Formats: sequence, C-alpha cells, structure tokens
Amino acid sequence: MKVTHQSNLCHSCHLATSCFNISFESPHFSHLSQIIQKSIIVKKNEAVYYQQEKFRGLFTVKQGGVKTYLVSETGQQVVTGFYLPGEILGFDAVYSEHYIANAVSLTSSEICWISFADLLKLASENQTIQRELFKLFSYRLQSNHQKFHLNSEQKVAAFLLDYASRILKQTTSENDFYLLPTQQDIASYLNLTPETVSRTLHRFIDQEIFQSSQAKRIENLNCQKLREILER
Amino acid sequence: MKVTHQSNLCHSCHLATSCFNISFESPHFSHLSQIIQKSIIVKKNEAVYYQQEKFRGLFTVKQGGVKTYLVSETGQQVVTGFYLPGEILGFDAVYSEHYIANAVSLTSSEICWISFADLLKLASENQTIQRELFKLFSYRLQSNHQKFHLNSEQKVAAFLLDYASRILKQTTSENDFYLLPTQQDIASYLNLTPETVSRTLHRFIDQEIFQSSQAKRIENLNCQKLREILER
DNA sequence: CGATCTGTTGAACATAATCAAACTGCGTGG
DNA sequence: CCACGCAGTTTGATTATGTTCAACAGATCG
Repeated sequence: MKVTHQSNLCHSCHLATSCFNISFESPHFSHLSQIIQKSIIVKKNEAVYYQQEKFRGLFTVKQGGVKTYLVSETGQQVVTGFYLPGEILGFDAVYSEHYIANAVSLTSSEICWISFADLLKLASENQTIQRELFKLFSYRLQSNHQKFHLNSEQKVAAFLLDYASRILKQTTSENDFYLLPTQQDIASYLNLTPETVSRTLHRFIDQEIFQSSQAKRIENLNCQKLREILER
Repeated sequence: MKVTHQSNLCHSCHLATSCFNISFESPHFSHLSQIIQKSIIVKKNEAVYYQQEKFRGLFTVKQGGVKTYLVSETGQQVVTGFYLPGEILGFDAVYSEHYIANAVSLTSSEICWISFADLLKLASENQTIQRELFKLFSYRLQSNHQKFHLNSEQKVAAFLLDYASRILKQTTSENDFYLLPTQQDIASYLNLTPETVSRTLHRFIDQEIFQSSQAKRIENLNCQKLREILER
C-alpha cells in the first residue's frame, strides 16, 4: 500500500461530489474535503482492510473497485458487496468498531481514507453534513431484500442493471463497460454457482441482451430487456 | 390509533435502556427520554406507517410486535423484518424521507414515537448520543447476508435462534415463547413457501428440538441443536 | 511456457416449489 | 352458545430450478 498526500485530494477528483452527495460549490464541501487528505494505491487482490481488524475509518474508491467478503468459521467465503468509484465502504464496522468483512481490491485501485472521528466531529458542528451522513447510512439499509426472492436469471439481470447504473458515474455510457468482479465473485454475491452465472450470461448473449468481444466486457447492454426479465 | 401522553414514558418502561443502549443512570438518558413523549396503541393488522408515506419519525416497540413488508408493482408482498419490544423501526426511511415498507402490528402493540428532527438536534449537541445513533444505523447493516446462502432447514433454525435471543429482552427465558408472526410471514421473510416452513417446524418437533402444546407456542427450545444445524 | 485461476459445457441429481385437498382453530354473527 | 366462514396450517404427489460433479478449454501470470 503506497500512501499519497495531496493538499486538495477532492478538488482534483472528478468524483468529488459523488462520495457525500454534496456539491463542489457548497460551503460544506471544503469542510468535507479537508478530512480526506490521504489516498492509497491498493494492488489487485490486496486488502483495504481485514475482517475483525479494528475500525480505523471509512474508505472511498477513487479509481478501480473493491469487493467485500465474509469468511465463515467453516472457511466458506461469501461476497457481500462491490464498491465502485465514488462509493464508500466501512459503514458496517461502526457498530462493533471492527470491520465485519474483508475488503479486497478487484484491480489496482486508488482508495481515499476518511477519518471517522473527524467526520463525526464535523457532523456535530454542521447540521447539513450530519444529515447527509445519516442519509448515507440509511441508503445502505434499503437494498438486499430484492435480490433475495428472484430466480437465477432475474438475479443476474438485476446485478447487471445495478452495476451498469453505478459504473455510469465514471464513464459516459451504461451500455458498455467492463465487469471488475469475476463470474465466481458474482455467483457468490448472488448466491448462485459459477456454472449458473456462466450459463445465464451466455443465454443473455443468445437473446442479444448484450455482446461481448472479450472476457469481462459488456457491450451494447439492453437495459430495457433486463427490466422486462425482472417484471416477470 | 389511540395516542397517550406521558411525562416520563421511558422512566416507567422496563425496556428503557434497550432502545438506545444508554443506561438509565447515564446523564444522556434524560435527554433521550425527553424526546420520547408519546406512545400509541396500534391494534392487530393496523399500520404504524405505510410504504411511500412521508417520513415522520422513528418508532420503537414498547409492547407487542410489528412486521414490515414491501409490496412490489406486481402486487407481491415480501416481509422484510420483525420488530420486538425495545427495537426501533423506520431507519431506512431517512434516506428518501419516505417509508420504504409498510409497518403493521402483529398483535395489539404499544409503539413510542421518536421525532427524528429532535434526535438529530440532540445528536449534534451530544457526542455520545450521536455516536450511539450512528452505531444503531451501522448495526442494521450487518445481518441479511447470512440468511441468504442457507438451505431451508438452516433458515428456519437461524430464524428461531434470532427470534429467541431477541424475545429474551422481555421474558426470562429464550426457550419458551410465543411466535408473533404467522408461518406465512416467516416463510415470506425467509423466502420459503409456507409448506416448507410448516414441514421444517414439524421435523424440528420430531427431532425434539422443541415442543409445542398450542399454535405459535415454542417450548423448551434446544438452541444448541439449532446451532449444530447451522454449522453443517 | 508451464502452472494456476477462470470460465464452459453436459449429465445426473436434490432441494424446495407447486398444485391440490383437507384439516384446524379462531373470531363473528345468528 | 353454537354454527359458520375464513385464514392459516398440514399433508402428499409431482415437477422444476438450480446444484453438483466431472472434464475440458482459455486466460493470466510469474
């Protein structure tokens, strides 16, 4: 992990308004950007933090991508989430003050460190930031129940739609992008086997829902068709 | 919904320290109890709040129990959670400022209302309460991924263990209690069919994991055996 | 350039869903 | 107070979806 110091990390970041949903022009922005003063380069398969490690703050993805996964007592791994540029990870560690999952980089990534103590201090001094922070926590409480009661085809469709909408922050199109996680990661995340994910993706190609000229590449994704699959 | 006013709702509540995990003796307790000044009686099947209704604060269960459920565009209902005495609901509405799910009483319940605006104000003035509140949000982020990758027997076992540990706050034993939700509710919550839940519970009785002298009654629950099922 | 990780494909199998029918118990109204 | 109706539960037979197992192909990386 290589540490980089920059006086104005957020001001030079094209995702500046994304992490906390506070605009560049807002008077609150400069307060927030002051507590984000350090970024680290995390290479592929290197950890941002480890399960059970003591909480030492939140992290936000500036470039690249991160997956979180749990390891049970029996040694089984379950992928619990993917984090793309502009997204914050570590919220779930606030309760126990230890990280709940392992966080590992899916590619070489640039990760910004956020002191939670500083953030709390800032929040107690600034009502807008406090409210925005509670909203960020609240936002994470929403999802999850959807992907639970879907069949395998719908799970993969929902995953692609979600991923496409999130990757949109950094690229210009939600129809052409690279998948950072492997099919195994996706399978674990959706509670499916890699075989089922592979077969489902190939069925989508057969149905012309997307093309793929190379591994992990999604081209010309037809989001409307995916939404129709979800409505069945 | 019948509204009751009490000057010291929390001081007379045996769950006082449960909702916010702040002890009765703490100097912060009196601050918190000041913003909880009103409780309502919600009869069985009556709503505490409705999906999409504008956010008007958090609620905590003083007596009884509540279920939350989503209704999809296609009219399908999915139970997303159960709330027992001492537990707070409504956190997920903070983000969009609208309730995400319907919250309906499982039996005649007494529900305390918590002004979120007052709570935010209190949090910005009081570091301990602010931190405790963030912890409450964070706590809710943990679960969910477990029940996803279990088989039907393990899901029901995990549900019983969780329910037993939570009911323990109000009774003396985690081995004898009444289930507030119906088997249909439990099935929906676990993403199983009512048939599967019924068969699994009867298999547990056959295996002497618990007894049941009447409907919805769990007696002499063997938590150790349930944990063994989860470790398979 | 071999070794290892990732993805593909097919066949057999298992788990839980589905469908159907009957039963129980609870609350309601006659 | 009993009869009725209905929601919730039980039980069995059949079926479908996704898993498992196995073998191989392709990609990636030191």
